[in-house]
Amino acid sequence: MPLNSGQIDKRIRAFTKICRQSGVRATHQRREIFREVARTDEHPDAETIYKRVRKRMPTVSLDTIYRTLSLLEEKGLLKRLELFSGRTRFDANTQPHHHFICTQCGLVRDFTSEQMDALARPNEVRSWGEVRSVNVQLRGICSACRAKGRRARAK
Amino acid sequence: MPLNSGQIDKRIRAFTKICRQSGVRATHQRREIFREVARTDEHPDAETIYKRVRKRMPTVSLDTIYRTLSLLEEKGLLKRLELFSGRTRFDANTQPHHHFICTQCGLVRDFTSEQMDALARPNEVRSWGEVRSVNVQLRGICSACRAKGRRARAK
DNA sequence: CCTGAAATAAGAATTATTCCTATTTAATTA
DNA sequence: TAATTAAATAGGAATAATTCTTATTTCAGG
Ligand SMILES: [Mn+2]
Ligand SMILES: [Mn+2]
Ligand SMILES: [Zn+2]
Ligand SMILES: [Zn+2]
Repeated sequence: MPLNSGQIDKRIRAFTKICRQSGVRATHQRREIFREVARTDEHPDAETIYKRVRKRMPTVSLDTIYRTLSLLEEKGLLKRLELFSGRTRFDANTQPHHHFICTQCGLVRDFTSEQMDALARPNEVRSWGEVRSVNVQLRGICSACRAKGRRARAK
Repeated sequence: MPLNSGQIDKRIRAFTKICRQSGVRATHQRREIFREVARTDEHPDAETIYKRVRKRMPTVSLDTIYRTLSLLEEKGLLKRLELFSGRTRFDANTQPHHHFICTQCGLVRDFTSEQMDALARPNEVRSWGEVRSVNVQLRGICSACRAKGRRARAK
């Protein structure tokens, strides 16, 4: 499910614009880190981004990865997902959307649903506070993992 | 929103039964740790449970807390929630339900919704794998935090 | 080309969680 | 009840993800 390059370009332009507007420097490191998240829909974690960016910038530090990801989140250019214990994952899709999550291999896929976006929130919820976002997580087992499981059992 | 003691008792009975059935020892530690999660709906983290259990069992170790929580999860007596980075939280409500989450203070509240449980999953999702659970997260700001924010701004 | 503020690299520190192992405990049996 | 023994625990060490500290580098403006 590769992103089309139009979408990637759009994200990169948003990055450039936001940097200029908010007066933060669009450094080489920041550009490469953002590009690496923006070019994929696989919701990578910090370590994965680090490894990929290092291919083209061998001296980049892991700390810069984390600092930059936090900055980008703060500027609204990406979202942080806490789906599993241990590793935070990052999402350059800032449109409201939902996730299918494979609990076996960690696959995360985006989908949208008007029905889910339009969910009526129960009255009790209204009394607890103000809802800012609705996120639906469908957890299960992806096709690849299911096939792998079948093969293992067949032995 | 305190739990009624009937519900707590029901959970404790489930614990006792599961331990006997699956041949794990119902130790003093396990009973106290489970009771501490079962008696509240605030979705505590391991550290919080540790502090509370220690009041009555001062020698309990943090490792036992973690080991026991994992065991209880494995036996289906509680669920693990990864809502924020850093700390895992635990939920003795094993019925399907959804959550309102305050992103400021970490408040988590349960609610149920037939509409949400009945959500149709898009076709594309069906092709990705098999969905085992549906979880809706409503993120926002709770009333207490909003009031606190207003007071701070008023100064 | 300077200058100063912002950003980075590298490694230390912190935090949550898991691992190791000597000791204790609970269930079973005599 | 006492002895047996596998399971469980306590306490401290280890690990993994993330954040902090600080000396050095970079970049924008003058
Ligand atoms: Mn996404
Ligand atoms: Mn819950
Ligand atoms: Zn999978
Ligand atoms: Zn709050």
